[in-house]
Amino acid sequence: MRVVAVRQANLRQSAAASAEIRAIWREVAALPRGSVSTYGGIAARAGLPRRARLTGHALKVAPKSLALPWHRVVAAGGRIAFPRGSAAHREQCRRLRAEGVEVIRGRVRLPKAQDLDALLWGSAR
DNA sequence: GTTGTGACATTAT
DNA sequence: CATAATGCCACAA
Repeated sequence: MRVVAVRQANLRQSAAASAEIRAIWREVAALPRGSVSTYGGIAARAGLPRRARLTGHALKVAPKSLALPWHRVVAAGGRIAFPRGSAAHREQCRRLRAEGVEVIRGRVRLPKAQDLDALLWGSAR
């Protein structure tokens, strides 16, 4: 029985896991230009509630060839997930601003209406 | 198989 | 604003 459990875990690691990862990639790729969403929000929309961390992981392992708009994904409250001053942090700010998103002290303005709307209903206005 | 870490979130101090 | 406690879970050591 332990053996079975372990085997299941191993299986999940290789094949199945990427299905969830792919679901997340899909959601991220669907983010409209100039909008932002959160890790938890993306996970939820991908059908993976409470798996914000997985979103982070998915982005980390995402192949560059996908050219995902990772910069449109921020932490809860609009915070940039990277430490202030880090290269990644600056890069994300830069990209966001280039899309017209206001970034203030490592925090993006999540227009309330748009915020909750986007999180609960997707960007579909 | 256990442990520590992490592009997280939420709630409570 | 900062910390801590929980929850969640993939991954590497």
